[in-house]
Amino acid sequence: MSEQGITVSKSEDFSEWYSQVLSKAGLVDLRYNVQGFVVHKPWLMRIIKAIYRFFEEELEKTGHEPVLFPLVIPEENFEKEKEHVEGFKPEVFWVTQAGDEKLERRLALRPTSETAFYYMYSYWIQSWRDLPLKLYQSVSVYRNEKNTRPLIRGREFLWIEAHDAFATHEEALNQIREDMENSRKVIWEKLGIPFLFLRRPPWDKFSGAEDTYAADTIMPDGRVLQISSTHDLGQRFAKAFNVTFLDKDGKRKYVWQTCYGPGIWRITAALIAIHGDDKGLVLPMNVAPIQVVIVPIYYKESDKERVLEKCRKLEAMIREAGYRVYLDAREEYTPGWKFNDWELKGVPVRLEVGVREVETGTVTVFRRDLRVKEKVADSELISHIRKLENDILEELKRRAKEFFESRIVTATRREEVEEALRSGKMVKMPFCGREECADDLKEATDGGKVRGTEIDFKEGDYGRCAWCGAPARLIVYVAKSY
RNA sequence: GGGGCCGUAGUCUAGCUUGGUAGGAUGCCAGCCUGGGGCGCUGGUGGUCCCGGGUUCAAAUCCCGGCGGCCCCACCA
Repeated sequence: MSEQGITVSKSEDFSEWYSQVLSKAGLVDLRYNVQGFVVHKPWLMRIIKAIYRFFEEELEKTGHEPVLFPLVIPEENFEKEKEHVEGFKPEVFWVTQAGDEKLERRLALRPTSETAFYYMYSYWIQSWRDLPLKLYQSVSVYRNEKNTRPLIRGREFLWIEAHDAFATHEEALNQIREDMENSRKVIWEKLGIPFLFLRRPPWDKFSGAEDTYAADTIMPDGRVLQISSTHDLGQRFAKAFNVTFLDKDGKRKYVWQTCYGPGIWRITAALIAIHGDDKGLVLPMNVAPIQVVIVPIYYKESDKERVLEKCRKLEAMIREAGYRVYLDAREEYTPGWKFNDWELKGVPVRLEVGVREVETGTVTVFRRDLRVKEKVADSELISHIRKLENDILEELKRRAKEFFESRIVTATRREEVEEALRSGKMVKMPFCGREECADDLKEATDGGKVRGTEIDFKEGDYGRCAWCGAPARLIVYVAKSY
């Protein structure tokens, strides 16, 4: 039998739970016949658009402007930065033919757009007066991934990429702080997704970057997910693309660049995974496509009109107050069916209105996050909803933070590291800093990866490496990842 | 790239071993009945059994090839 609801528990079988929520809550349709390419349904797109809007607002507040660059990048651009090509080449899709004609030079579908942006930056940047240049685009990118998972690893996925150019390295480094703050404001404050902002080890940098910083969150199965990244590109691309300016001192200089990429797909995946429960999605008000749903309940035809009349009044009042409200007056479904369905879809607030409510001048208000009902007087409904807007987000943040913190443990010995990784934890530990040690750890623990150090971390003497016992120079976080 | 599993109405699936009229549930449509936690009844609708070839009187079923999907390993800024 094809169940309409979620049939597994999130804590027991996260992978299956996640697949079921995506399909059953009407977020995606995975029947499209190309692996790794996902059909995004309206419920998902509305959530994604809300998340995009938050990031775009923050970016524009800090001086970024929107642009749209071409999807295709000629091979000659792509080849200019050696390390960049080597890193991305294995997963680039190429356009090689148009109609029956073979193209003289093949075109890459952007896997990321440095080589499109910076080609133009060499034209646009001439003077110190042109700096800083801060542009972003909200687009999909293309990578031929082998193991795909909807919203987590795709061959086509949605993100924002902000490409900034500065006169000095110092300004570029400040930009990385600003990017981190941007992530904090949106990912944590608005969406309630906790994360660590880490500086990646040298062997795990973006291809072509001097340094990579990234936000890692922890999924319910304990694996970490990189949800945004910021790269200090130094002057490497500036040199490859000849992006120079005449400074105040009359000297021609290369610009310093950064690139910030909040992974909208993955942030959405984290939102679904972290806040969801065994009944389905749980959405904060600020991204919910429908914030308040009204379900009318009547037994007799004679009660129908007075119940519906009250529902319509409430609907108008709530809409007037600025909320996205939907009166579910469909007659082909029972109230019980609707309760389950809207919970599956994660609508934060449900109002139940029947004869009882009509006669007492009240509304039964159901909170999706706590799954509790309470009676509220009609006259206090709007202020109650306003309060819930904040309360629900705070509750989601509280739970998410509690989970996140419970998943990070410290270790100083090899056995502790092994045990922690086995039980799905992220490990904070002293580390020697050697790539060979990280490789050995990864192999021995079936995938435990050194994710990096905290951004303000200073190297020093931290005793012995928890893995190999050599003198430790760093404190790092280690976890299995997606 | 290596290994494994699997393709039957929108969905989940029976049938395949042992070749012989494709069956059920759910969904969808119509009508009734209902409604405070996924109601019930009646009727109807919906199939290139992934594609191509082979064997056979006869193929969803057996054989070969292809395509597609899923899982594990490797890879993964």
